[in-house]
Amino acid sequence: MGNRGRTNDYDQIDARIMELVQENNRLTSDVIGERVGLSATACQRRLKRLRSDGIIEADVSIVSAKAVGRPIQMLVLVTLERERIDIIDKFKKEIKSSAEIATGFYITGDADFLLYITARSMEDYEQYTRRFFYDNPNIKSVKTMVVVDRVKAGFSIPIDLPEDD
Amino acid sequence: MGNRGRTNDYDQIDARIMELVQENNRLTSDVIGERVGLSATACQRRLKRLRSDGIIEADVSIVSAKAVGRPIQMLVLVTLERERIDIIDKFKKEIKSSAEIATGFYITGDADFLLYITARSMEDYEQYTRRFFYDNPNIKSVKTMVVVDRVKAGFSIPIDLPEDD
DNA sequence: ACTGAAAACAATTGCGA
DNA sequence: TCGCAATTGTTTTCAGT
Repeated sequence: MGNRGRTNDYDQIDARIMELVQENNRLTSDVIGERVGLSATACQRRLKRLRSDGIIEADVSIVSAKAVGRPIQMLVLVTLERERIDIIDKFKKEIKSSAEIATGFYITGDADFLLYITARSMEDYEQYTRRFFYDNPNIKSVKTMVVVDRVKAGFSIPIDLPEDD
Repeated sequence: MGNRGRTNDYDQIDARIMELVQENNRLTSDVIGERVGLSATACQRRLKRLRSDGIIEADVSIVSAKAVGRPIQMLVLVTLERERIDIIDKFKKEIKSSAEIATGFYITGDADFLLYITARSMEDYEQYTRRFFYDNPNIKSVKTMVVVDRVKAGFSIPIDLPEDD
């Protein structure tokens, strides 16, 4: 009763497991099981479910931008000329197909998009922005912030007790 | 000659492997080997080296913020009162120890830091900002941008031919 | 530095509770 | 949903090229 068709739910043990694999997803289920007080099998079943339910969205390796010759990292606030759905959607597609953009956010507030861009050098970056931003008539303004330092390693979010939401 | 003691280098096959595991690090070495034209064993040795050399920094699961009850995501530009090393370092530590902050960047430009914050609700977020920002005398200004949409899934960076850098 | 086979290890599946 | 045991699959090691 009261179930609204939602199957993707998780309990406190799942939460603990996610905290672990958010830091390191190469931990063996044995180790995970040890830490959460469950058998390896149970942990694996839980992980499998979390993945197929989309609670765990992806499993990825993080590559060091510096180590692969991209020491320049920029955060770029982009404002479009007009906030029209079709223009926004077009810009989203352009973001997706641009390798230089590691990630992008569609936002509300001072700007419309925030982009995280890596480049091999300042010249590269400038050349890229000319191509990508300047030649784009839908873009009103661009504000670049140079990343000096990434303060937190990963991208972990806190996972607290699930609620019936 | 000209070698400054750097051993961490990678070749084009490594680059191809990294492209793959940046998307999905649970691919078996067998599959990776197939795609790059190498035996599974060779791929695994390469991955091991890439990891121990720090070219691959980490291997993590990406958890859906929405699915774990944190539908509110914010990007926050923070400007400190004064750009003094000790104040900056102190703020970095505060970022590190705050679970709500998924990641943070120390930047130059319009602000000093950009933070990515998740929250269970708007009230939660407001309460958090009061505690974290308002009560902090070193903070001059805070500008919040609401994340409507994340445009790109992961955090992949392009990996092109390595150079002697 | 690669391949391929064997050994070691981890994940998955089936079953009884 | 769990744990255990058996199976399947993956990674690691080792010898050979």
